[in-house]
Amino acid sequence: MYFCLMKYSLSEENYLKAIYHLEKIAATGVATNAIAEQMETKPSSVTDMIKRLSDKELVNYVKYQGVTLTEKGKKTALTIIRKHRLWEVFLVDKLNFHWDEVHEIAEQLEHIHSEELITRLDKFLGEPDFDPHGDPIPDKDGNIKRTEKKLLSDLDKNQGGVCVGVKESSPEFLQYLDKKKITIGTKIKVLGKEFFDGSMVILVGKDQYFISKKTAENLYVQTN
Amino acid sequence: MYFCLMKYSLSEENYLKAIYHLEKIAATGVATNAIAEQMETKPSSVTDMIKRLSDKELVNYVKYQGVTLTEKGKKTALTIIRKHRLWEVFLVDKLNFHWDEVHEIAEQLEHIHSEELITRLDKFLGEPDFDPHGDPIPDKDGNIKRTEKKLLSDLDKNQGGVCVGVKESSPEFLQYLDKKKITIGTKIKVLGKEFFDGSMVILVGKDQYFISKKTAENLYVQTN
DNA sequence: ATATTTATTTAGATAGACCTAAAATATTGT
DNA sequence: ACAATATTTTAGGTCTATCTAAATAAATAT
Repeated sequence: MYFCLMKYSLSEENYLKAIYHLEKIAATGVATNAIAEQMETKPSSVTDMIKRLSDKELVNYVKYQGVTLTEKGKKTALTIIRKHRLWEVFLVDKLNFHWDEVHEIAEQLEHIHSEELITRLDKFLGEPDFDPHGDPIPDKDGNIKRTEKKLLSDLDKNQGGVCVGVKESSPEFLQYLDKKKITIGTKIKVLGKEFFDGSMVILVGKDQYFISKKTAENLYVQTN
Repeated sequence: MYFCLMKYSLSEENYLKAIYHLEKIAATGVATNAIAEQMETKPSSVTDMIKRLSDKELVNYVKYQGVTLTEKGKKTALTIIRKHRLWEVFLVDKLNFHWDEVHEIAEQLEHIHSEELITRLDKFLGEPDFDPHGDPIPDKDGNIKRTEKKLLSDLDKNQGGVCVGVKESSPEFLQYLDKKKITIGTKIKVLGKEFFDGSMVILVGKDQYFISKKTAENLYVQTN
């Protein structure tokens, strides 16, 4: 398949992105309802759009059986994700935005159509492999660099690692991490782990913190 | 009037921009047909949109009498123009685009909604006063720094000046200027001027060029 | 001054992207 | 197995932003 430089609408691009993300966690085809929830629309609107995406061969669709992205759809989704993450790097590295402020703006910037722009932006930023939340940036062909990482919640007592990403990247969670001086690159050691509720006591620098299971399940660490 | 952070649609913003530019050269209200031509749409579509803009108090509209921007409309147009020109500076200064390549991309980037983004971008770029074509960048309140500049065609024989802008900025014209090594900041001296057709012989560096009236009428120079 | 031309507006359609309400299909619980 | 529940789709409507064709108003030319 050669590169397709067709442009899609803002809405179509957002659906492709949503389906891409949902497909990663759904074993079977992505459910209409799931897309509706993610997109904050009604299931009937989703059905409408899915038909249009199916006509454009971006998704495989069989009534009542959910959707999956075609190769073309996946590639398109990945270029949008690439753009989103590169712009996030720009916003943080160059404009000094904080990591909890960039999502919304990148959400708009990701829809700017210009391959040359992204090529140059990528170079300008030093061809980064990860965005400010530790998420991998697909290359121009949609390849993602896979890394060994696990959830902090999977570490045992006395194990340590380096924070390499966050699973959830809501401003609230990111600001919570800031208060604990945790960011990408921060060394974390598990001092204690409670089996009852999954909570932990961790060491960050010289400080000890109590964190909930939920927090531990949203922090990616790399153990060496 | 306090700052209005209402967001307008892409289409609305483009109409405002078009009307702003047309208003500068039209003595009376801007004609429906003129807008239609500028926007590459049909006059009936323009009438439709004008009504919507009028409802939102962005333009003054009286049937059959053309439109003018209200203060609110002018302010909105100026923030879009500000964004456009700042992004052009970014594309040229930071991403090394050439001045004839940036218009289309800036045309998209100008619609990104985030005041903070523009504030930071402005700072990042060193708070420039002019875009890569020499057009002034309005400040955040819409004030434009007026400069003394005249058309090259208004200079007389033996007068000289510094190129400070282009009136037309089509890729074709810009590329033509490149071939003559003329860009913003280039010193130009009029060696000869033909009254018959307005053509000129000019000195650029050590080279002499013959240029047409049309070219001379699209180059702004500052004489000191 | 009036007929012709040009500009502008209205009326009625269409397409995209959404909605609500109702119908059809799947899933589930007993 | 089948009734109850949940999911998905269809049908029909709205709003924005366009269009074409027809009607109306303004400008112009003789």
